[in-house]
Amino acid sequence: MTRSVFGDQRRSVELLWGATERPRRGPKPVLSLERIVGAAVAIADVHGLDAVSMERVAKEFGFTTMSLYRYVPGKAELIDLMIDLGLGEPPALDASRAWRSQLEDWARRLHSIFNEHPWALAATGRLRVMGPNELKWLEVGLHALSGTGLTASERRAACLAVLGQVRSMAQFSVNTSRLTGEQWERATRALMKEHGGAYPELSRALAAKPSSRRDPFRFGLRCVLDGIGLLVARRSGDR
Amino acid sequence: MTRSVFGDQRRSVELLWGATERPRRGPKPVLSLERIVGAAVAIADVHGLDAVSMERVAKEFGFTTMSLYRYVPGKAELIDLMIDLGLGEPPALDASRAWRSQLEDWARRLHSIFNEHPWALAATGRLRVMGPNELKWLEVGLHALSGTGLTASERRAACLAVLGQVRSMAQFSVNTSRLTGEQWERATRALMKEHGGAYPELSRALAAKPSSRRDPFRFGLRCVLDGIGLLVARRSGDR
DNA sequence: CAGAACTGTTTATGTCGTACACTATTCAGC
DNA sequence: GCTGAATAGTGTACGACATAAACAGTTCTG
Repeated sequence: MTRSVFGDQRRSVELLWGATERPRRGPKPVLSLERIVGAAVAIADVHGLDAVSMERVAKEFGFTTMSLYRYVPGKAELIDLMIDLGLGEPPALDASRAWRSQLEDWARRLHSIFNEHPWALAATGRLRVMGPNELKWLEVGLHALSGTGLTASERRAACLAVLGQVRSMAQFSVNTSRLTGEQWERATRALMKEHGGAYPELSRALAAKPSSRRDPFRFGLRCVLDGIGLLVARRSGDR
Repeated sequence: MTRSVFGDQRRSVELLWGATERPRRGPKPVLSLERIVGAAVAIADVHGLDAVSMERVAKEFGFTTMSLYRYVPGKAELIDLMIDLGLGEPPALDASRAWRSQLEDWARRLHSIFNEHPWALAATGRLRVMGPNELKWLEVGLHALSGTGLTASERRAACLAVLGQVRSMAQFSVNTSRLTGEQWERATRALMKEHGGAYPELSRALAAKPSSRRDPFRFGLRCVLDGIGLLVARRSGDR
């Protein structure tokens, strides 16, 4: 029976957060959790998340499929670990700068991580146990807002809003940058040519090329930051 | 061999956009594309996208798995159709109101659709052929911005920014509202209790309950709209 | 040194998507 | 009406995949 996509929460917590003490008896393990997760990430980076099968990862080491189950309880947990490894340790933001440039920096870096690991977007779309790196990213983002007069609840919402924008724009950028993006664009253009009459606004919007591919990202991010800025300004005016 | 997750683009286009002329010979089909897609949507709504297997959908009608392949070329195309059916026809926005309340309305309705069909978030995360309804949603959203002085390119970026925020907040709201959300919260709280010291900002943010579950949505949306508002104001000042 | 604990392998099971061949049905054209 | 082509639904088969269970070889503890 295939286990739930959510995996076993406890196992994930143990693997992500627990101290994995080495057993004393038995043969020394040849593989390691780190190597396995690393190989899985490498496969996903190049061939997509669907290409990550237990068999494929195991073969990367010349091992059998089942050998992986000595290190990982199941595939769901492997993916949880991939996410945390893929995110990596967040950078320390320059605390001397204003909250806005800090958050901009944070967003930009996160955006490029989602571009390096396109599978991470889909993988993080589930409810799951978050790992140390993932939480550290949130911590750093929240910290950038600590100087503002926003309440803790507002800071959280603001951080989530920025994160959402980053995710959404990364999705867009991943889709359009992939090889398949060309075919897609061709198909969409053909569609517009045939049915464009019913979608006048959309036709105009698609016809207008953005000045650069990064434009939608900058635009969306700027909107969110502007919006947060308004609230910050109001809060400091309140005093 | 399993076909690519992207499916056959041409077939999707045909099914979503083409005129499906009835063949003249052969037995009359008992099922129909609409009934099949409808059943698939119903299953996904209740049991999630993973529960939608060809077998399960077919059994809904007491038919065999393979019978579906007389109507749909494959599962990927079925999901493309599910998306367009799930989205449904977009509402006409009240053109007498300002762009902002129109977009707010648009976002709210889209948000509730993603809540009714939680699977749609994951399903729309791929590059795919968009259907008539999906394009109509974009058309309506863009139309709300047509009165502003924004360029076509800006309107597109603005619409995408709002859409991104809606998707992101829907993801959040779907995750926290599901039954599993409780377990998750418990696990996260336990995690914070143990490792919270390393995440001071995060601890504060999680401790602060938002006044309502809808708050993060309203907040993020307001930020984006405020940001767009600034640009709109600047554009009208330019004249 | 005996056996407990552990690693990696072998084998097997169930689910899933879908290719292919077969049967039964319906209509177009003679 | 009769015949054959086009079509709907079925039965069977295959390969990919996750994973359970039993097994064999290895290493350390008592």
